[in-house]
Amino acid sequence: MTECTPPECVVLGLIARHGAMTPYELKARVQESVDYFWPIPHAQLYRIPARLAELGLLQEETERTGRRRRVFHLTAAGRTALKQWLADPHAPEPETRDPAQLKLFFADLGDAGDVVALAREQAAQHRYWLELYRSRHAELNLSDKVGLVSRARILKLAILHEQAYVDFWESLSTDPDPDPLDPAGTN
Amino acid sequence: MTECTPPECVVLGLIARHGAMTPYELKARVQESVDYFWPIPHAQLYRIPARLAELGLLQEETERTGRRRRVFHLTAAGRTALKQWLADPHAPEPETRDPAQLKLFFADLGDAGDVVALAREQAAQHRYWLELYRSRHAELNLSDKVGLVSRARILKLAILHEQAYVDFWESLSTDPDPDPLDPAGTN
DNA sequence: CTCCAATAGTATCATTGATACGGTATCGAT
DNA sequence: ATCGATACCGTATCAATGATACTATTGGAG
Repeated sequence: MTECTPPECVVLGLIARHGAMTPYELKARVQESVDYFWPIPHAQLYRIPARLAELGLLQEETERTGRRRRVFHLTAAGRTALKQWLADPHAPEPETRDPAQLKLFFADLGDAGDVVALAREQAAQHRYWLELYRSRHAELNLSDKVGLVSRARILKLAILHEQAYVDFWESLSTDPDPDPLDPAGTN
Repeated sequence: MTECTPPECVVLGLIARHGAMTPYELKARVQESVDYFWPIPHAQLYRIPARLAELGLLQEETERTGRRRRVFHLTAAGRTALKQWLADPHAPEPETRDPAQLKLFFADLGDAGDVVALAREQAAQHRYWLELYRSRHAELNLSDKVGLVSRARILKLAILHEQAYVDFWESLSTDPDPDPLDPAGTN
């Protein structure tokens, strides 16, 4: 039995945490939780549960009332698959894809002012996200018992990351040409 | 004329920087440069230049000697497309996909020791990458004139990021249960 | 001259991402 | 009661992608 892919685990995990759900509800749960560090397009949230049901990790049941939506339950096999995934401390490396970094990397092929404009824009963007994550963190409170600790931890990392971005782009926008070999700020 | 996608721009950019290339050479260039912040599977490096040639941004020429490989040249249109991309300070937001963060997020559904094991493993991994990027930065020297500054800048950001990861996972592995609402380290 | 490793490229196929489209419930206003 | 607006809910489609397996060429080493 081959391991689940990350998005599959998201589905399993959310259903394990919040109980049986329709794909539509999944969509909402994803948006309010993992979306910003693991986006999943909504069409996938219909395909993935179907596949997991084939594998016996979820069980599909059709509502009898009104709209007859498809509700997916976690099975015993699903729970053990999830636990197994969680118990394995190994994880593939993170992949970051940042178009701005690409532009920076090729900046020498463009015009002189491009870097500063890019840096300013990026600094502003990342300041915005930094504030967003900070305020989300501040809004956490003990009443959302489910996943409070998880949320807090993940936000902390997001904040550290955004801080790094802000530092980087701000310093680039104020001083675009330091000695490239100077290791300042790299230790 | 619709804008190029990021991987297309990578191809344009590398050819602009290093001159005409075969897909195979592209593969090597990608590996030594953008690979760690914008991986491109090698099969793509055969498909993308072909598409760019259709669009008139590259021009294909077949070697006359030996293996008759397909060499791709930058056209004038290609250069302006590249410049145009670089001149636009706007860039889509970065996407980070980190399976370890996912495991952390769902950690409450697993066993108690899982988090620490995960954190230790991740801390080790990221310490490794941090050192890798630091040493690559240290190895930069003025003789590789092409793209020196770009390389240095990108490495600086990578180092900041890895530093953030290391801080995060190390603190989690030594103190897995701080007050989740305590904003320490988040300002 | 032949065999190996490195080089170079192609083929295949399920999975994605993006987006457009099609139905259904709900509720207030007429 | 019914009309229409608005949210709710799901499917369909299609090209692009990722992963991997496979084929072919070449240049030495022995």
